[in-house]
Amino acid sequence: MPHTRPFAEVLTKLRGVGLRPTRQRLALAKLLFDGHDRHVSAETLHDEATMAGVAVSLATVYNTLHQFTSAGLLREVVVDSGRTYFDTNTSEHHHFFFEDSGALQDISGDSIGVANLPPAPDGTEISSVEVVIRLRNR
Amino acid sequence: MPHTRPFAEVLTKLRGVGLRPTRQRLALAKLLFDGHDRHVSAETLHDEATMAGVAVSLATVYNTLHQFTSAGLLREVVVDSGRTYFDTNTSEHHHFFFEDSGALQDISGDSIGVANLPPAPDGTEISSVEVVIRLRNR
DNA sequence: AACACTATTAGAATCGTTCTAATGTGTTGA
DNA sequence: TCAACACATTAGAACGATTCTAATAGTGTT
Repeated sequence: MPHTRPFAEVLTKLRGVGLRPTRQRLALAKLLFDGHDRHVSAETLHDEATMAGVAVSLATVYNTLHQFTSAGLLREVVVDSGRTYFDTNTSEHHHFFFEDSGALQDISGDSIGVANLPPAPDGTEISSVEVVIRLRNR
Repeated sequence: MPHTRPFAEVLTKLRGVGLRPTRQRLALAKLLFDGHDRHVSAETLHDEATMAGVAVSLATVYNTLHQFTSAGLLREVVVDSGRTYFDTNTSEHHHFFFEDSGALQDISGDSIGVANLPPAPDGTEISSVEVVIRLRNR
C-alpha cells in the first residue's frame, strides 16, 4: 500500500543506513520507495525527477543509486548489457525480462524453485542466484 | 577432444550456416571452436587473434561474433552490464560467474533444475531461461 | 562565524560497442 | 580465366551509458 507519510518514512530510511538526508536523496528516495516495486535505470529516474520538478544532476542520480545499493536499499539487476537496472525489491526473487520493450517484472522468490544447486567451487561462496526468463512477443 | 582437422571442420561449419569462409572468419572460428567450451568477449578474442598473428580489426570481431550468434554457433551470455560474453556452448546450461575475476564457468543443463516455471505472460513466449550463480571469493 | 567534511554539479573523459564510407575479397558464370 | 557483383573488412568517427574531475555548495560542530 502507498505510504501516507512519505517524508517521514523516507527520512527514517536514509537515517537508518547512515546517509545524510539531502534534498536530492530525499526526492529520489520518495520516487523510488513509493510503496510498490520498481525497476529503474539512472536515465529513467533522472527523467522522472526532472518531470517532478526536482533539479538533480545525472551524476547525483548515479551516485545515489549506487549508495542506496551498497546500503541494501536497492538491488542491481543484470539483464541487459549496456544498461543497468535497479530494483526496489531487495528480497529474494527472480525476473521476467521483456526483450522487446526492455521492461522487467518480478517473479516471487518462492513461485520458482531452483533445485540441485551445485556447490560453490573451492575458495568461493555463492553471492546470489539469479533466474532470468527472457520473453519475446508472440 | 581437440579436433584433428581444424581447417576442414571449421570450413564445413561456416559453409553449413551459409557464411563465406573468409580468412578472418576462418581464423576466428578456429580459435573459438577448438574442441572445448569457451567464453569470450570481443576484446579478448581480438587480443587472442592478434597474439596468434592474425590481423583482424575489432569491428570484424564484433561482426563475426554477432553473425556466429545469429547462425546458432554461439550464444550470448549476459552477466555483466557493460561487457558482452559469447559462449561456444550452445546447449541448454547455466553459469557460475566469478565476480572477482569476471570469469564464467558452465553448469551443465541437467545438474541444475528450475521447477515451477511460471507461465509466460499473455502475448509472450519464453525465449530462454538463464540461471546465473554469482560467486565471490571467500 | 569558522572550520572540516560531505554532497552536488557541469562537463570532460572513458569504455564498450556500433556506424560510416571507402577498400578489398570470394564466387559466379560467360 | 577473369570480369563483375555482392558481400566482407577496415580505420576511424560516432555513440550511449557510465565514471571521473575539479570546482562549488551545503551541513554540522565548535
